[in-house]
Amino acid sequence: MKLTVRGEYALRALTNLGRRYGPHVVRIQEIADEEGIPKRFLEQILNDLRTGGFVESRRGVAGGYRLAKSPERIPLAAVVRHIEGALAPIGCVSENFYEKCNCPDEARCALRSVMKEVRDNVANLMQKLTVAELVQRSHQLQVEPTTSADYFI
Amino acid sequence: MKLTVRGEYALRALTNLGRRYGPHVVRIQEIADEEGIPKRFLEQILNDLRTGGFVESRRGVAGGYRLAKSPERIPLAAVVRHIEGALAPIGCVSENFYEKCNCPDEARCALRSVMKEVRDNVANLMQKLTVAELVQRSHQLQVEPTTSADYFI
DNA sequence: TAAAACTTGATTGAAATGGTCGGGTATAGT
DNA sequence: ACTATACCCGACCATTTCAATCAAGTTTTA
Repeated sequence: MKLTVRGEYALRALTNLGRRYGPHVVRIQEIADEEGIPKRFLEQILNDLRTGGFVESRRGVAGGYRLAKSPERIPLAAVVRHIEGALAPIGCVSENFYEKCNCPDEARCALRSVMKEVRDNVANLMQKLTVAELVQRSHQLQVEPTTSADYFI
Repeated sequence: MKLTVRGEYALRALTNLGRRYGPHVVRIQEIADEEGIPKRFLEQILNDLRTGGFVESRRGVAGGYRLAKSPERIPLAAVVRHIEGALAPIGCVSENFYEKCNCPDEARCALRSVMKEVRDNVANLMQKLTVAELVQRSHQLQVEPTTSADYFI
């Protein structure tokens, strides 16, 4: 049920770009330094995010990356799907990456039925959560790093 | 975000044993045949489920496996945790398999904050879903294999 | 035209995944 | 007691995935 490091880096990079959202462009090296991501690896990931339409790039000496859309129009579900593949816990309940499973009859597979519920839950939540939300929390946490649970008088 | 085949097999095997829940014991071979799981592999998995306290075994010529608890006392969350590890999408938000993540300051990590929400969501849902639910749906689907969405007059 | 920065594809080492194999141990039935 | 059956245990293996690096482009600005 885990995200790969690749997916994590992708989300961190998007958050970084989201915080600086605007017409200008940010160098890979800069993002890599700030987020502690190996530059060569991040290069790969940002390129992948570009083919996915999440970011756009500018080449050459003043080049770099920026978000291709406004942060609130980038749901985490879409990003994870593009970088990692299915959100669904098993292939046979995936909407976007369906693959046949081992059971003899899918329509009567109890596991499928239950896992579909898990999938829908995760997909709905991650569809609502956007890069904008990441940016907002990032700003919020900078001033107020305590969690509500730790917060009392 | 995917379950491994191992985890899927574990849940299928538990469903099978759940359907036959009782004092008697079921042979590995029988489960393997019914669920289409390689016997040697299933052997390994059931053994693992045993050390996790989900099933118990009887050795010898009349040996086999049965559930160690009643189906409604086996939440899928516990099974997946034992077989696969963390439910959390990233290690730093896992309650049971915590591991430090790459960000400089966890308390101010926006990704962590968001992923905790995803984790809690999945964990809560899979805690409520039990083997009993799998068994019930399994019976239900045997008579009525259409989904509610396909069902109309 | 040189330097900076993205682009593309290949490569690599380590770990995880999905099994398999061989022999061990317990137990029911004869 | 013996034997067949079925679980127990640990090692092994082939393939794929992961995380990361490298080399050699191409584009653009100064």
